[in-house]
Amino acid sequence: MTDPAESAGYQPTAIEAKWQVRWREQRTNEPDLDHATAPFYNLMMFPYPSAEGLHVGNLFAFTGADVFGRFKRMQGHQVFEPIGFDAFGIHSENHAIKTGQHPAELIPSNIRNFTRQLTRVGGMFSWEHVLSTTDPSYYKWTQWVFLQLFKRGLAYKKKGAVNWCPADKTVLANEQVIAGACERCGSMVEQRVLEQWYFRITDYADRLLANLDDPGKMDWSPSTVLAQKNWLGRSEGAELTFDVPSSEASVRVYTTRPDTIFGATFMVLAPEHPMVDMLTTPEQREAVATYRRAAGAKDLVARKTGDKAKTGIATGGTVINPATGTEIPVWIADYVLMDYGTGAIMAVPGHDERDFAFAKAYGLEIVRVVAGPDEVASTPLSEAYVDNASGTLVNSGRFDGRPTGEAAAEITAWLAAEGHGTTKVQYRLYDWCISRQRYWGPPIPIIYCEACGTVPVPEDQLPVELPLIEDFRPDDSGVSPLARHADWYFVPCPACGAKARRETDVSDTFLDSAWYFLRYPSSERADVPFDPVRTRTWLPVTSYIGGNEHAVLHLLYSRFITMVLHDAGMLDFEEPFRKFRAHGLIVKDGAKMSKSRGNVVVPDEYIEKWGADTFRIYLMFLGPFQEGGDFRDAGISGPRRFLDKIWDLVGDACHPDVANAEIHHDILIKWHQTKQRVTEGLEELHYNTAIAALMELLNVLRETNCSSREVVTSLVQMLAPFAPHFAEECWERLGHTTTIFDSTWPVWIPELTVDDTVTIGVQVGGKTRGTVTLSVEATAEQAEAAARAEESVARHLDGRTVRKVIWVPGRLLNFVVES
RNA sequence: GCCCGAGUGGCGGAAUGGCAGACGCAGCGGACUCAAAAUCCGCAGCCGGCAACGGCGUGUGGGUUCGACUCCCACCUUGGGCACCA
Repeated sequence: MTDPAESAGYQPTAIEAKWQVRWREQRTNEPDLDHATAPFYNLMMFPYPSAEGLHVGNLFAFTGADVFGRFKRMQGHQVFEPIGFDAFGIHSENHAIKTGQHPAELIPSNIRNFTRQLTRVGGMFSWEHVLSTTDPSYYKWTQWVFLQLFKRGLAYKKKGAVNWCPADKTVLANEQVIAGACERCGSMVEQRVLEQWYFRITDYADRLLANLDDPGKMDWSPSTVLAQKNWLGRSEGAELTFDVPSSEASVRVYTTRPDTIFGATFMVLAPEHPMVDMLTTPEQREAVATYRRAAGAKDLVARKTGDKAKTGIATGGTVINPATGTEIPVWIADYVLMDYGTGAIMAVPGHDERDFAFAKAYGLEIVRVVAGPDEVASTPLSEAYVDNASGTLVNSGRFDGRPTGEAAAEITAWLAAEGHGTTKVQYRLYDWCISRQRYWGPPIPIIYCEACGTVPVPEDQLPVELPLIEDFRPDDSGVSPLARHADWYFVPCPACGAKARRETDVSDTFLDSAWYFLRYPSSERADVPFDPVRTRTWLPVTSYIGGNEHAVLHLLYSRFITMVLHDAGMLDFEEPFRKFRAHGLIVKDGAKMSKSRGNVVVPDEYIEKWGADTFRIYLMFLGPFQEGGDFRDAGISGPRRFLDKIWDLVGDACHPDVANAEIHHDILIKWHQTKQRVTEGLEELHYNTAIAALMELLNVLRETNCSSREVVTSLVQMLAPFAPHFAEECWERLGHTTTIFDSTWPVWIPELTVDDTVTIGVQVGGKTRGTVTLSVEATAEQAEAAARAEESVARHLDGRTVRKVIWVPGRLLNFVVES
């Protein structure tokens, strides 16, 4: 160490600042989007720019994705790694209301802070393509997306019961209601009836489901696939028809258990069901009306929460069970939901828990039609027998004795032949309500005209700009604050020119984020939402890494919007994300970080103290990336010591006399093993073990006083994805003048990953009693001889009969002895 | 209630049928130092033993296997998701 600058040791602050400037000046992170031969679109979920700044959880996610992008670049891809800000929505608006600031002022200042932080951690971001969803040049195209759906009949307005948050004073999607409370503020949600815009995502349910199992289109984390499948909620059953006596009318029900129809002893309709009036007898009219009013007042969530006492009332009417031909009473009850199936059920109290509870409460007939393994037709039912896999039918006419599974198909076929039913596939998925009666979002581009009706804003008049108003607070009216601004609200009808009014709802934030990945590569273009050529080059997204909290919202909506644009002929793919990997969650003291818990860790001070590179390694070394971990700052000195030691080693490698010494055979083997382990670990996002492998190599080099320039150079390269500034500096010290990220990823020679001798364990009766070192080519006989010669082994074999010898080459030798 | 995931030293974790505890943190002993920090060398699962060595050991109980952290069954704990979906 003769250079005084080197003897000062590793100085992260200066080095990181130096490289951040150089990357920007030399446009190191800006791939040529028009001339890519091996494009790699490395996407991560863009953040919502909160006032608090990025927390450790964000940084964990971004660093993990960035490591992958840098790795892929060194493997020879042109990597496009864009970043942006998901800045519309209730979150920002509520914060603005609370602090008395206008979101239009708050958001730019938050974005500046986020930009500073994201730069500081050394993300390989293409800042020339940064976007914010609140920018009119972006939401112009969000509105355009709405119009594409509108044109195709996939956007419609419907009056209906919706989730209303009394604190946020807005409608929430079902997905935003968690256990009856508002996802944002925790207030209990109420039911309100409003006109809302919906997207027909249910039309796409079968495709959204089918593609999940198509490996040609999607390679996703299994947990995310499963979450989407559960959310789509496909079930197969039958739609059966029950005639109304002395009438042409009939009621349709959906059931997954047509095999139990002989036990359908009554029917239940949702209180809102359109046939309730027709089936209600005069004597019951008043009681039914009272019940319906009460159900209407109840909030949606209370109605949809299980384990509540069942309430209901008889309509006085009857329908005919098509299997038994008998008249059964019709009830209404709020445990039956209008928006699933047909809004009516055949109640089989013997074999459905809810129907059983209802029948017990109101004294209705319970009939057993399925007998379990040790049961007969007359075995009393103390609770519903719901198992549909191991019973046979009883009290079911000519189907008696049939197993339930087969009977379901047989009965459906029989009823179908009689004109009383069909098989039916049903989804749990709802249409997507995109209306928000709020201010901070893109106005829905629709105009209402007395003469022309609902008129879409012509595309050449987009964007419908969100006016800068001061009184953006929502009120109780259920109408957006925008309606209070006459000069914005009233416009000439685009079709006839008459005085018309604007739609005042803004769209859901999830619409902003459902297409942003299409915008990035063409974000500088004002004339198109996405350039067709660049889209063909860069999309679908090569790798998407993000949190599983978006498994069913953002990721499903993005897939839906992409499919719609594909069907419109604008995209040649229907799945936007070829590969998706869910990362884990960073928790603090065993709990998710949140402001209310007061356990949010702000990364800035750690980066200040230890440097961004040390912090990145620390986060990636914490545990498996896809599982997350508990944030404890106790261990952060380890990664820093690791870098300090490599810094010194690079110094040694710069001296020609030691650097070019021959590489000892053991080190050669370790080196190639490390290259393999690190490469394969990075590919699978096993960052913690990849770092451990680098540490092992470092330890070996230090123990053997080896500072081979070749080995040290590759060590620095393999470290580069984790510690980009540090690696650049070392790369420069090693005499290179271009960025390390344009260097070629080290390769290993498979033959050199195996040593010619190997140490194997020797067991006697399954217990390890010693080890022997052998040639890799040693035969079982040679191994056995060597093992028997080992004193510690011989001692345990003494006086015992060896029944068998298990030989696992390269691993172990086991003497099986008489017990 | 249903569906996923996870339980391994003082701590984070490694090993997915073959020498359990790699790597790191914290700890202990030593060197350097007036001293401390930093750094370097060494020790380190638990129990017994001066030691050689022996026994035990991956949430609990069973099972499969020559061999189980790993596979199977049951249970416990815990994290997450979905929940009157017919």
